[in-house]
Amino acid sequence: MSRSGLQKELKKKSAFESLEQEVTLAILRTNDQLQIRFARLFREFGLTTSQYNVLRILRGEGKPLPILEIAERTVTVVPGITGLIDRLEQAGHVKRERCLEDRRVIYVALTDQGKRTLASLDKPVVALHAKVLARLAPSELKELVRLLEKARAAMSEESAD
Amino acid sequence: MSRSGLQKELKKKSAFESLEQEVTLAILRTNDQLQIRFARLFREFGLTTSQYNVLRILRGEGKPLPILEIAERTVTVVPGITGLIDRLEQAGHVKRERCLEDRRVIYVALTDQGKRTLASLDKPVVALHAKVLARLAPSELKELVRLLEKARAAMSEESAD
DNA sequence: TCGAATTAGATGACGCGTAAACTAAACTCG
DNA sequence: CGAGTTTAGTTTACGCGTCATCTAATTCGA
Repeated sequence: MSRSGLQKELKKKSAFESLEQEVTLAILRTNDQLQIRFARLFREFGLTTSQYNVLRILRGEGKPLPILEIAERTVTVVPGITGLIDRLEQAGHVKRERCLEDRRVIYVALTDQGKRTLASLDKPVVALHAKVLARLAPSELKELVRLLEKARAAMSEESAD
Repeated sequence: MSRSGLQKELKKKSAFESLEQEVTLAILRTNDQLQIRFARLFREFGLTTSQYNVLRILRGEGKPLPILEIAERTVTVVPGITGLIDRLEQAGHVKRERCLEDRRVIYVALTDQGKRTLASLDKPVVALHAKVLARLAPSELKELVRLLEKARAAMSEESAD
Protein backbone atom coordinates (compact mmCIF):
# COMPACT_ATOMS: atom_id res chain seq x y z
CA MET A 1 0.00 0.00 0.00
CA SER A 2 2.24 2.73 -1.27
CA ARG A 3 -0.04 5.69 -1.20
CA SER A 4 -3.01 4.92 0.96
CA GLY A 5 -1.45 6.21 4.14
CA LEU A 6 -2.50 9.79 3.86
CA GLN A 7 -5.82 9.08 2.27
CA LYS A 8 -6.96 7.30 5.32
CA GLU A 9 -7.30 10.37 7.48
CA LEU A 10 -9.47 12.04 4.90
CA LYS A 11 -11.87 9.20 5.07
CA LYS A 12 -13.74 10.46 8.09
CA LYS A 13 -16.07 13.19 7.07
CA SER A 14 -16.37 15.46 10.05
CA ALA A 15 -19.11 17.76 8.83
CA PHE A 16 -22.64 16.53 8.25
CA GLU A 17 -24.83 18.57 6.03
CA SER A 18 -27.67 18.40 8.47
CA LEU A 19 -28.74 16.83 11.68
CA GLU A 20 -31.44 14.94 9.80
CA GLN A 21 -28.87 13.40 7.53
CA GLU A 22 -26.84 12.37 10.51
CA VAL A 23 -29.84 10.56 11.95
CA THR A 24 -30.57 8.82 8.70
CA LEU A 25 -27.01 7.60 8.43
CA ALA A 26 -26.97 6.48 12.04
CA ILE A 27 -30.10 4.42 11.52
CA LEU A 28 -28.68 2.98 8.34
CA ARG A 29 -25.40 1.96 9.84
CA THR A 30 -26.91 0.56 12.99
CA ASN A 31 -29.32 -1.46 10.93
CA ASP A 32 -26.46 -2.80 8.82
CA GLN A 33 -24.59 -3.94 11.90
CA LEU A 34 -27.66 -5.67 13.26
CA GLN A 35 -28.40 -7.35 9.96
CA ILE A 36 -24.88 -8.65 9.65
CA ARG A 37 -24.93 -10.25 13.07
CA PHE A 38 -28.31 -11.89 12.73
CA ALA A 39 -27.62 -13.04 9.20
CA ARG A 40 -24.46 -14.68 10.46
CA LEU A 41 -26.37 -16.55 13.15
CA PHE A 42 -29.10 -17.70 10.79
CA ARG A 43 -26.55 -18.87 8.27
CA GLU A 44 -25.05 -21.22 10.81
CA PHE A 45 -28.41 -22.94 10.75
CA GLY A 46 -28.68 -22.91 6.97
CA LEU A 47 -31.17 -20.07 6.83
CA THR A 48 -31.17 -16.55 5.48
CA THR A 49 -32.83 -13.74 7.42
CA SER A 50 -35.78 -13.72 5.04
CA GLN A 51 -36.24 -17.44 5.39
CA TYR A 52 -36.11 -17.23 9.16
CA ASN A 53 -38.73 -14.51 9.13
CA VAL A 54 -41.08 -16.63 7.05
CA LEU A 55 -40.69 -19.56 9.42
CA ARG A 56 -41.35 -17.26 12.38
CA ILE A 57 -44.52 -15.99 10.78
CA LEU A 58 -45.75 -19.52 10.16
CA ARG A 59 -45.01 -20.58 13.71
CA GLY A 60 -46.61 -17.45 15.09
CA GLU A 61 -49.78 -18.15 13.20
CA GLY A 62 -49.84 -21.78 14.26
CA LYS A 63 -51.45 -22.91 11.05
CA PRO A 64 -50.68 -22.97 7.31
CA LEU A 65 -50.93 -19.67 5.51
CA PRO A 66 -51.56 -18.79 1.86
CA ILE A 67 -48.44 -17.54 0.11
CA LEU A 68 -49.80 -14.05 -0.36
CA GLU A 69 -50.63 -13.86 3.35
CA ILE A 70 -46.99 -14.52 4.08
CA ALA A 71 -45.74 -11.98 1.58
CA GLU A 72 -48.04 -9.41 3.12
CA ARG A 73 -46.45 -9.81 6.51
CA THR A 74 -42.89 -9.53 5.35
CA VAL A 75 -41.17 -6.72 3.56
CA THR A 76 -40.99 -9.11 0.63
CA VAL A 77 -42.96 -8.11 -2.39
CA VAL A 78 -45.13 -10.72 -4.08
CA PRO A 79 -42.87 -12.09 -6.83
CA GLY A 80 -39.99 -12.58 -4.46
CA ILE A 81 -41.91 -14.81 -2.13
CA THR A 82 -42.24 -17.60 -4.67
CA GLY A 83 -38.57 -18.43 -4.82
CA LEU A 84 -38.22 -17.94 -1.09
CA ILE A 85 -40.85 -20.58 -0.45
CA ASP A 86 -39.27 -22.76 -3.13
CA ARG A 87 -35.97 -22.78 -1.25
CA LEU A 88 -37.60 -23.36 2.11
CA GLU A 89 -39.52 -26.25 0.62
CA GLN A 90 -36.43 -27.66 -1.03
CA ALA A 91 -34.63 -27.52 2.31
CA GLY A 92 -37.54 -29.37 3.90
CA HIS A 93 -38.61 -26.61 6.27
CA VAL A 94 -42.07 -26.07 4.77
CA LYS A 95 -44.42 -27.78 2.37
CA ARG A 96 -46.98 -26.49 -0.09
CA GLU A 97 -50.58 -27.63 0.14
CA ARG A 98 -53.10 -26.74 -2.50
CA CYS A 99 -56.40 -25.46 -1.18
CA LEU A 100 -59.35 -27.53 -2.34
CA GLU A 101 -62.07 -24.89 -2.18
CA ASP A 102 -60.10 -22.33 -4.17
CA ARG A 103 -57.56 -24.02 -6.33
CA ARG A 104 -55.63 -20.81 -6.91
CA VAL A 105 -54.60 -20.72 -3.27
CA ILE A 106 -51.53 -22.54 -2.04
CA TYR A 107 -51.05 -23.00 1.66
CA VAL A 108 -47.60 -23.13 3.14
CA ALA A 109 -47.15 -25.28 6.23
CA LEU A 110 -44.23 -25.74 8.61
CA THR A 111 -42.76 -29.23 8.59
CA ASP A 112 -41.42 -30.93 11.69
CA GLN A 113 -37.95 -30.18 10.51
CA GLY A 114 -38.86 -26.52 10.12
CA LYS A 115 -40.18 -26.48 13.66
CA ARG A 116 -37.03 -28.12 14.98
CA THR A 117 -34.74 -25.68 13.20
CA LEU A 118 -36.78 -22.80 14.52
CA ALA A 119 -36.74 -24.17 18.05
CA SER A 120 -32.99 -24.62 18.01
CA LEU A 121 -32.64 -20.99 17.02
CA ASP A 122 -34.80 -19.60 19.80
CA LYS A 123 -32.20 -19.34 22.50
CA PRO A 124 -29.40 -18.03 20.28
CA VAL A 125 -31.72 -15.40 18.84
CA VAL A 126 -32.81 -14.11 22.22
CA ALA A 127 -29.19 -14.16 23.36
CA LEU A 128 -28.07 -12.18 20.35
CA HIS A 129 -30.82 -9.63 20.83
CA ALA A 130 -29.66 -9.13 24.37
CA LYS A 131 -26.00 -9.10 23.45
CA VAL A 132 -26.07 -6.48 20.72
CA LEU A 133 -27.94 -4.02 22.88
CA ALA A 134 -26.42 -4.91 26.21
CA ARG A 135 -24.82 -1.54 26.70
CA LEU A 136 -28.07 0.35 26.63
CA ALA A 137 -30.09 0.78 29.78
CA PRO A 138 -33.77 -0.22 29.71
CA SER A 139 -34.75 3.43 29.84
CA GLU A 140 -32.56 4.09 26.83
CA LEU A 141 -34.06 1.18 24.94
CA LYS A 142 -37.53 2.50 25.60
CA GLU A 143 -36.53 5.96 24.50
CA LEU A 144 -35.03 4.53 21.34
CA VAL A 145 -38.23 2.71 20.51
CA ARG A 146 -40.26 5.81 21.20
CA LEU A 147 -38.16 8.03 18.96
CA LEU A 148 -38.03 5.53 16.13
CA GLU A 149 -41.75 5.01 16.21
CA LYS A 150 -42.35 8.71 16.25
CA ALA A 151 -40.16 9.02 13.18
CA ARG A 152 -42.02 6.27 11.42
CA ALA A 153 -45.40 7.66 12.31
CA ALA A 154 -44.39 10.95 10.75
CA MET A 155 -43.22 9.16 7.64
CA SER A 156 -46.42 7.28 7.08
CA GLU A 157 -48.39 10.51 7.38
CA GLU A 158 -46.05 12.21 4.99
CA SER A 159 -46.51 9.50 2.38
CA ALA A 160 -50.20 10.34 2.10
CA ASP A 161 -49.77 13.97 1.16
CA MET B 1 -38.17 -2.86 -0.89
CA SER B 2 -41.87 -3.15 -0.57
CA ARG B 3 -44.38 -0.49 -1.03
CA SER B 4 -46.67 -1.73 1.64
CA GLY B 5 -44.48 -2.34 4.63
CA LEU B 6 -46.16 -0.12 7.12
CA GLN B 7 -49.78 -1.09 6.94
CA LYS B 8 -48.74 -4.54 8.02
CA GLU B 9 -47.64 -3.40 11.39
CA LEU B 10 -51.17 -3.44 12.65
CA LYS B 11 -51.19 -7.12 12.08
CA LYS B 12 -48.20 -7.65 14.27
CA LYS B 13 -48.66 -9.41 17.56
CA SER B 14 -48.49 -6.86 20.32
CA ALA B 15 -46.43 -8.94 22.68
CA PHE B 16 -42.70 -8.72 22.18
CA GLU B 17 -40.45 -11.32 23.61
CA SER B 18 -38.11 -8.71 24.93
CA LEU B 19 -37.44 -5.03 24.94
CA GLU B 20 -34.27 -5.65 22.97
CA GLN B 21 -36.20 -7.39 20.26
CA GLU B 22 -38.59 -4.49 20.12
CA VAL B 23 -35.68 -2.12 19.57
CA THR B 24 -34.21 -4.29 16.86
CA LEU B 25 -37.50 -4.44 15.03
CA ALA B 26 -38.04 -0.71 15.40
CA ILE B 27 -34.65 0.00 13.86
CA LEU B 28 -35.34 -2.46 11.10
CA ARG B 29 -38.69 -1.05 10.16
CA THR B 30 -37.60 2.54 10.37
CA ASN B 31 -34.66 1.75 8.16
CA ASP B 32 -36.96 0.07 5.65
CA GLN B 33 -39.18 3.10 5.46
CA LEU B 34 -36.22 5.40 4.96
CA GLN B 35 -34.73 3.17 2.30
CA ILE B 36 -37.98 3.01 0.39
CA ARG B 37 -38.33 6.76 0.24
CA PHE B 38 -34.78 7.49 -0.77
CA ALA B 39 -34.66 4.66 -3.29
CA ARG B 40 -37.79 6.07 -4.87
CA LEU B 41 -36.18 9.49 -5.21
CA PHE B 42 -32.95 8.13 -6.66
CA ARG B 43 -34.81 6.01 -9.12
CA GLU B 44 -36.46 9.08 -10.58
CA PHE B 45 -32.97 10.12 -11.55
CA GLY B 46 -32.00 6.73 -12.89
CA LEU B 47 -29.89 5.75 -9.91
CA THR B 48 -30.07 3.13 -7.23
CA THR B 49 -29.16 3.95 -3.66
CA SER B 50 -25.83 2.16 -3.97
CA GLN B 51 -24.99 4.01 -7.13
CA TYR B 52 -25.87 7.34 -5.55
CA ASN B 53 -23.64 6.54 -2.60
CA VAL B 54 -20.70 5.82 -4.86
CA LEU B 55 -21.18 9.09 -6.72
CA ARG B 56 -21.38 10.94 -3.40
CA ILE B 57 -18.15 9.38 -2.24
CA LEU B 58 -16.40 10.40 -5.44
CA ARG B 59 -17.67 13.94 -5.22
CA GLY B 60 -16.78 14.16 -1.56
CA GLU B 61 -13.25 13.13 -2.31
CA GLY B 62 -12.96 15.56 -5.18
CA LYS B 63 -10.65 13.30 -7.14
CA PRO B 64 -10.65 9.82 -8.71
CA LEU B 65 -10.46 6.90 -6.32
CA PRO B 66 -9.28 3.32 -6.76
CA ILE B 67 -12.11 0.84 -6.91
CA LEU B 68 -11.15 -0.82 -3.66
CA GLU B 69 -11.06 2.55 -1.90
CA ILE B 70 -14.67 3.03 -2.93
CA ALA B 71 -15.71 -0.42 -1.82
CA GLU B 72 -14.07 0.23 1.53
CA ARG B 73 -16.27 3.25 2.17
CA THR B 74 -19.52 1.57 1.31
CA VAL B 75 -21.12 -1.43 2.85
CA THR B 76 -20.48 -3.13 -0.47
CA VAL B 77 -18.08 -6.00 -0.34
CA VAL B 78 -15.32 -6.19 -2.91
CA PRO B 79 -16.80 -8.39 -5.63
CA GLY B 80 -20.02 -6.42 -5.70
CA ILE B 81 -18.33 -3.17 -6.49
CA THR B 82 -17.18 -4.30 -9.92
CA GLY B 83 -20.64 -4.57 -11.40
CA LEU B 84 -21.75 -1.44 -9.64
CA ILE B 85 -18.97 0.57 -11.27
CA ASP B 86 -19.74 -1.20 -14.55
CA ARG B 87 -23.30 0.09 -14.50
CA LEU B 88 -22.30 3.57 -13.45
CA GLU B 89 -19.77 3.64 -16.28
CA GLN B 90 -22.29 2.32 -18.75
CA ALA B 91 -24.70 5.06 -17.72
CA GLY B 92 -21.96 7.62 -18.27
CA HIS B 93 -21.71 8.78 -14.66
CA VAL B 94 -18.13 7.66 -14.08
CA LYS B 95 -15.17 6.47 -16.10
CA ARG B 96 -12.36 4.05 -15.33
CA GLU B 97 -8.75 5.18 -15.60
CA ARG B 98 -5.90 2.76 -15.25
CA CYS B 99 -3.11 3.89 -12.97
CA LEU B 100 0.22 4.12 -14.73
CA GLU B 101 2.50 3.58 -11.75
CA ASP B 102 0.67 0.49 -10.56
CA ARG B 103 -1.15 -1.16 -13.39
CA ARG B 104 -3.27 -3.25 -11.07
CA VAL B 105 -5.04 -0.14 -9.83
CA ILE B 106 -8.05 1.28 -11.62
CA TYR B 107 -9.18 4.77 -10.74
CA VAL B 108 -12.81 5.71 -10.96
CA ALA B 109 -13.58 9.32 -11.85
CA LEU B 110 -16.81 11.28 -11.95
CA THR B 111 -17.80 12.49 -15.39
CA ASP B 112 -19.48 15.81 -16.03
CA GLN B 113 -22.74 13.97 -16.43
CA GLY B 114 -22.24 12.29 -13.10
CA LYS B 115 -21.62 15.66 -11.50
CA ARG B 116 -24.72 17.11 -13.07
CA THR B 117 -26.93 14.24 -11.97
CA LEU B 118 -25.55 14.54 -8.47
CA ALA B 119 -26.07 18.29 -8.41
CA SER B 120 -29.66 17.96 -9.54
CA LEU B 121 -30.26 15.56 -6.66
CA ASP B 122 -28.83 17.81 -3.96
CA LYS B 123 -31.91 19.84 -3.17
CA PRO B 124 -34.37 16.94 -3.31
CA VAL B 125 -32.16 14.87 -1.05
CA VAL B 126 -31.85 17.56 1.59
CA ALA B 127 -35.57 18.17 1.34
CA LEU B 128 -36.36 14.51 1.80
CA HIS B 129 -34.04 14.24 4.77
CA ALA B 130 -35.86 17.12 6.38
CA LYS B 131 -39.27 15.83 5.43
CA VAL B 132 -38.99 12.33 6.77
CA LEU B 133 -37.79 13.48 10.15
CA ALA B 134 -39.76 16.70 10.37
CA ARG B 135 -41.75 15.57 13.37
CA LEU B 136 -38.76 15.13 15.61
CA ALA B 137 -37.36 18.07 17.55
CA PRO B 138 -33.64 18.77 17.22
CA SER B 139 -33.11 17.53 20.75
CA GLU B 140 -34.83 14.30 19.83
CA LEU B 141 -32.72 13.93 16.72
CA LYS B 142 -29.58 14.38 18.76
CA GLU B 143 -30.74 11.86 21.31
CA LEU B 144 -31.51 9.40 18.56
CA VAL B 145 -28.04 9.74 17.14
CA ARG B 146 -26.52 9.36 20.56
CA LEU B 147 -28.44 6.18 21.36
CA LEU B 148 -27.81 4.62 17.98
CA GLU B 149 -24.12 5.33 18.17
CA LYS B 150 -23.95 3.93 21.65
CA ALA B 151 -25.60 0.77 20.38
CA ARG B 152 -23.20 0.50 17.51
CA ALA B 153 -20.20 1.13 19.69
CA ALA B 154 -21.27 -1.74 21.91
CA MET B 155 -21.69 -3.98 18.89
CA SER B 156 -18.25 -3.34 17.51
CA GLU B 157 -16.71 -4.12 20.89
CA GLU B 158 -18.72 -7.29 21.13
CA SER B 159 -17.58 -8.49 17.73
CA ALA B 160 -13.98 -8.61 18.93
CA ASP B 161 -14.55 -10.98 21.79
C1' DT C 1 -74.42 -17.66 -19.89
C1' DC C 2 -70.57 -15.54 -21.70
C1' DG C 3 -67.09 -12.29 -21.50
C1' DA C 4 -64.56 -8.90 -18.53
C1' DA C 5 -62.41 -7.97 -14.38
C1' DT C 6 -60.17 -9.81 -10.31
C1' DT C 7 -57.19 -12.73 -7.64
C1' DA C 8 -53.41 -16.26 -6.48
C1' DG C 9 -49.37 -17.30 -7.77
C1' DA C 10 -45.33 -18.05 -11.01
C1' DT C 11 -41.79 -16.39 -14.31
C1' DG C 12 -38.10 -13.61 -16.19
C1' DA C 13 -35.07 -9.73 -16.10
C1' DC C 14 -32.20 -6.69 -13.52
C1' DG C 15 -29.62 -4.65 -9.46
C1' DC C 16 -27.20 -5.76 -5.55
C1' DG C 17 -24.91 -8.23 -1.34
C1' DT C 18 -22.03 -12.17 -0.27
C1' DA C 19 -18.69 -15.88 -0.75
C1' DA C 20 -15.26 -18.53 -3.32
C1' DA C 21 -12.16 -19.02 -6.89
C1' DC C 22 -9.43 -16.82 -10.26
C1' DT C 23 -6.01 -13.53 -13.08
C1' DA C 24 -2.55 -10.27 -13.30
C1' DA C 25 0.61 -7.16 -11.43
C1' DA C 26 3.64 -5.99 -7.77
C1' DC C 27 6.45 -7.14 -3.72
C1' DT C 28 9.56 -10.15 -0.76
C1' DC C 29 13.30 -12.64 0.30
C1' DG C 30 16.50 -16.29 -0.02
C1' DC D 1 17.34 -13.86 -10.21
C1' DG D 2 13.24 -16.76 -9.21
C1' DA D 3 9.60 -18.86 -6.20
C1' DG D 4 6.21 -17.63 -3.08
C1' DT D 5 3.20 -14.17 -1.35
C1' DT D 6 0.36 -10.13 -1.34
C1' DT D 7 -2.72 -6.91 -3.62
C1' DA D 8 -6.23 -5.05 -7.15
C1' DG D 9 -9.74 -6.33 -9.47
C1' DT D 10 -12.84 -9.60 -11.99
C1' DT D 11 -15.77 -13.69 -12.60
C1' DT D 12 -19.09 -16.90 -11.12
C1' DA D 13 -22.75 -18.58 -8.37
C1' DC D 14 -26.50 -17.94 -5.28
C1' DG D 15 -30.17 -15.50 -2.49
C1' DC D 16 -33.16 -11.86 -2.52
C1' DG D 17 -35.94 -7.32 -3.60
C1' DT D 18 -38.33 -5.06 -7.40
C1' DC D 19 -40.78 -4.58 -11.66
C1' DA D 20 -43.39 -6.12 -15.59
C1' DT D 21 -45.63 -9.74 -17.55
C1' DC D 22 -47.94 -14.07 -17.59
C1' DT D 23 -51.27 -18.10 -16.46
C1' DA D 24 -54.99 -20.19 -14.28
C1' DA D 25 -58.89 -20.10 -11.36
C1' DT D 26 -62.68 -17.45 -9.66
C1' DT D 27 -66.14 -13.88 -9.61
C1' DC D 28 -69.09 -10.48 -11.48
C1' DG D 29 -72.15 -8.13 -14.60
C1' DA D 30 -74.94 -7.47 -18.62
